[in-house]
Amino acid sequence: MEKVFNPHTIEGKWYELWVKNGYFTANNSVEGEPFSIVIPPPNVTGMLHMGHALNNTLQDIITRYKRMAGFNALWVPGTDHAGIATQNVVERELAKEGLNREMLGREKFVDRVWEWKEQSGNTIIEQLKRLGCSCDWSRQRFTMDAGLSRAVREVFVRLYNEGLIYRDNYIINWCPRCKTALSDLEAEHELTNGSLWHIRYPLADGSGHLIVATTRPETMLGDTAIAVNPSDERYAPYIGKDVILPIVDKRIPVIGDSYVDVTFGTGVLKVTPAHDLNDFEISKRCNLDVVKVIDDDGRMNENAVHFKGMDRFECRERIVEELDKKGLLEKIEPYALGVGKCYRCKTVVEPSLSRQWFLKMKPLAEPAIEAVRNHQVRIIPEMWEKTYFEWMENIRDWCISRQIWWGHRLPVWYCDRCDRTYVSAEDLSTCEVCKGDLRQESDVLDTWFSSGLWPFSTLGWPDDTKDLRTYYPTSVLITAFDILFFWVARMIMMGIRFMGQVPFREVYIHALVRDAEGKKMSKSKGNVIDPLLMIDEYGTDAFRFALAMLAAQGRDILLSEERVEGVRNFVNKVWNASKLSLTFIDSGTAGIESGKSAFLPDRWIRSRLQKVVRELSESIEKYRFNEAANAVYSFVWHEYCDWYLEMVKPNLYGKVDSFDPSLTRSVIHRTLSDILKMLHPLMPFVTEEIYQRLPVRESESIMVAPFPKYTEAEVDEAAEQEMDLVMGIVDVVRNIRGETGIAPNVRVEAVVRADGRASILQEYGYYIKELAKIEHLAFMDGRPPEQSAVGVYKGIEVFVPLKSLIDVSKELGRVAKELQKIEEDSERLLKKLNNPSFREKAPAEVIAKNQETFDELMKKKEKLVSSRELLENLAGN
RNA sequence: GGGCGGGUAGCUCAGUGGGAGAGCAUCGGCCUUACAAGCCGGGGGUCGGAGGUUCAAAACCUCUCCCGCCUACCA
Repeated sequence: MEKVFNPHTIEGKWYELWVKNGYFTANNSVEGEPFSIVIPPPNVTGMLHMGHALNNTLQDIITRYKRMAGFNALWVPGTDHAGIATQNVVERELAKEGLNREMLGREKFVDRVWEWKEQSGNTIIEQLKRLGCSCDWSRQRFTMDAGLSRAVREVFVRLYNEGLIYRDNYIINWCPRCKTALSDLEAEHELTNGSLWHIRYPLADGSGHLIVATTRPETMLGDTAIAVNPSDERYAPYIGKDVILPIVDKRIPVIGDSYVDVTFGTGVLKVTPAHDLNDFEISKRCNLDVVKVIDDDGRMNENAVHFKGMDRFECRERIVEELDKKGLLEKIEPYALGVGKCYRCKTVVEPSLSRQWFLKMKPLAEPAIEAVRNHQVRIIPEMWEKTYFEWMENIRDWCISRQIWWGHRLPVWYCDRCDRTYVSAEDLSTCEVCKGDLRQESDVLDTWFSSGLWPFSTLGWPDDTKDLRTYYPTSVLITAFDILFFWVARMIMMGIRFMGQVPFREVYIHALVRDAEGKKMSKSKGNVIDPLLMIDEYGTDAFRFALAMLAAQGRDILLSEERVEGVRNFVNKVWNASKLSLTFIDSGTAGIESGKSAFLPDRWIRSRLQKVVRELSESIEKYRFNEAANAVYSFVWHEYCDWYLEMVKPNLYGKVDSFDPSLTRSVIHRTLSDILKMLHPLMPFVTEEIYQRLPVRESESIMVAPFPKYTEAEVDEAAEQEMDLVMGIVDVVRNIRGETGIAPNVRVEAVVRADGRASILQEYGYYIKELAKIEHLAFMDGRPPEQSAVGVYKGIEVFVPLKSLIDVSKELGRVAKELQKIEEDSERLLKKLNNPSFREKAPAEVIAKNQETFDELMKKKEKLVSSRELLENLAGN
């Protein structure tokens, strides 16, 4: 085996083997409790970023763990067609060729997108494979597959027939660049510094003017009224009068509406029904005209008088200029407002009246709220429940139609001859009534409409399939919070509506990955860490393990390259520890389990392993990935490597023959195998590589080996306590050596006074000597040797005769420092113990524990004081 | 406007009522044949601030100061 582990030579090899042997493929008729996850489908346009890497690493950890633990595990992979995003990508490609989609026409354009999808759409899938994801690729889905498209139509038709889908004129967010409507969620509000322009609207009777405050002066061209609050004494008398709309030079009424906030601006509101949601609501209440002034491309239209054809933002400036010139601009105030931007292209969206398709959400939301409230769906961490409720309780109808070409075309047909509308899961061509030709709705559905069906559409719905019966509801959904509303909430609603059951039992919401400074990673900031570069540089195992270690609940993950490097070192440690372990084992050492080793380190490591197995399993089950990773990290490095492997060497190298080495070899065999299996979900590749080198294995691949189970019979509290003493004594000697500057290659003398607890230390004296570099280890009960440094562990004293080995003043300093610490600690404890209310009210075991600690400190102090006297004499001589 | 999260060692973070922890960084000593991507040892924190509850608070309550996020139909 190489001295340094090289991940790149092995990763591809094992992944291929796993696929070839079908380990990822779930069998829906096999025994075992089902465990299923559906992947949050990445966009087909996607390139693996840190968010994907974390998300999929966590899913893979839990899937591999469950699979090894005996579950019938299924992880369904797939991709999302990502309507607007994908269309934009292909349009950019066309632009390079001097083309645009209109030039191609709808059909050819869609063909072109499919072509693109076939060529490039698999990039992210290949990247997931490099991450080691154990997805069932035989069940890979795409939101525009025939099957999933059928599910989309079925859902649309049913919702329409139930009256939940309707078509209406309403204010929606319009992206002038993507030229489509967006849902409320797709408009991201960003606090922006703007202005509040105060504009004079002259009264038609010439008796003065009213001042209106607005952040979007260009929309005034579409004003059809101005409104005041009827309870506002300042303005109530004006209600019913007319004002002259400046520039347009048109009479519009002053109306009263209680919506107007008397405290905002001037208390006078301009009403632009076509470009503002509230104004539109007012217009319906008051029966006002609706005048659109901004076109679908963000330019002013024919209603904008001489501004026709001008860009909306330029128009804003020109209008302000013109108003100013006419003396109608009262003042300009700086004002910060939330500006909506398209989540795909960041263009400022225009609220605009438009005829769109909507889905009524309230009836869907109610059972979905209930499901979370009564924990049919458990959201973890729980704090996200509040956010979920907050949004769901105030949910508004969802604009589901998009004016793009790439996506699921609405299954709606119109007869232009007799003006009928048909909604059907099957394609239609002829009007049943007038036999005229039918025209299919040109709009497509919001991408999130199809992803909302993902947990059951991927399993075969609307057919009643074995997969659905076996794996639905899925066990858990693992995702980041940024798509809680976009996706998670909608899946819960749709799952309950169409399956009659929640889509998943648990939702684990993990953090966002940020850079080392805590900033959101983005291309424009240039702080993006490319996961594939991390994999290239440090290996997949190190990268995955690092993500897991950082994945604490409820906090963002700040990833730095150094962190991954540190874990790379751990992977190498595992590699080297395995290399050594493998030299101790052979095909004969596997089966010897009946003869329980009496060798303390053997008993100890097996006992410790049980506890770590339990901790690891519990942590993964609770999605505490950082705790899982940390537990196994410190066990492997600091217990197995630092103590256990060091301690078995003398025995196995034949330096002492007090214990049967074949039993120890057997323990190493089992323990190494268990460690590999424990690590496998976290670092799949290196563990497989080493597993394959075991002389005897339980299975062809570690992937399908049984996960270690907590075994009570191997728990050995006595061994843990005895080992604790041995390690404690070694630590004391090492500490004296380190602190007093004894060179590592110098062997020292040591004397232990253990007050009757010497036997275990005597028994393992040879090992203590090896670990602490002691030449002679003596045990005594009487007077301590003179001229010695002393250390105490749990009341056992260790003397290291100084002779000429050490610097006396240094040692005095060390003792003084330790005494001071004892002084501080014991003082605090004493105060507590002497407190009558503490003695009265604290639980007995807490009092006992404190007392015990105090007694120990006192003992230690006594010993150090005598040691100090000794040293002082020595210094005096 | 409403809501949420965070402020613990130089850095990144664990730690939800009883002796302040980890990784990295740092300092000192070691090429001890599994591993220098390593080994051994050390230093370093009045747990954002104030008050309160309690025998006991980093943790619970109140207030307060910073930082971040989500959400919203105040033009």
